Amino acid sequence: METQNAVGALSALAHASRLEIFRLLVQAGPEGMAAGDVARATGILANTLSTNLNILAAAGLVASRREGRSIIYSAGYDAMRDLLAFLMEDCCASRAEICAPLAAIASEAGATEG
Amino acid sequence: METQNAVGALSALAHASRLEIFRLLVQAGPEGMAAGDVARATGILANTLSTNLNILAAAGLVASRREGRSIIYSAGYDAMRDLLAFLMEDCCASRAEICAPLAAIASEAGATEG
DNA sequence: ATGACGATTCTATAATTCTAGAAATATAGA
DNA sequence: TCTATATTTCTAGAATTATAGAATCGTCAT
Repeated sequence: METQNAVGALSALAHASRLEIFRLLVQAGPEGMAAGDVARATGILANTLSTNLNILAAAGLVASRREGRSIIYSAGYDAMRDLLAFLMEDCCASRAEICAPLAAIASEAGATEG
Repeated sequence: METQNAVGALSALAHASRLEIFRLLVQAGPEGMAAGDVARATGILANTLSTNLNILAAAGLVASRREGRSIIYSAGYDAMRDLLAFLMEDCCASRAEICAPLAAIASEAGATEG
């Protein structure tokens, strides 16, 4: 991942509403969630939500598909994994002080299957 | 880590110069680097650099100490580890699709000792 | 076609962030 | 004390981002 992409992804997540949206979509899983449901779950106005979903989409952090009148958003796992890998490897130089304690979370995830 | 702190840390890193500064300080290790050396290494103006170092410091991502005329900055490992842990556990709900592939980086870091 | 619904785009205003010049502060040495 | 060096703080203008009202677009059912 290039620095520019990393900055884009970090900027997209550096916003309370957008972080909340992303977290909600991760919890919703690969099937995702309609924009309206996200709006109801978070209390964000429809137009503001749309703007923020677009910002997340531009960073690859969410994907969308239309289903009838609804537009379904889902979390972009690849982009998030790439961002985390960039932060750990490129940015933190895989320093043990930072990265070693994360092994527990990562391996538990593999074992528990999310 | 609370959401507000995470947003603060993400905002601090969501800037090309600040990301570069942080990376440089990680590479410099716990002993850190004088502000002037960071300025020379990056080509950032002294006053702009000072502003950005303050922003990183407010997020806990760098620490500083005075040594004579110089002020030495070093990377805040704890804050970065907390941010990464927050992103993996709270934000990504430890989903295997995202977190499992990171185990390699994390465990390699532990073995290689940075 | 018409109306309802879900969502986006347009638009304008408010607020924040970025940048850099100028001035100020802190330390060290002559 | 005077000067040079290292860094920060003050300040203001430029640029970007955030928010929300209004209008628009796409889909579905009648």
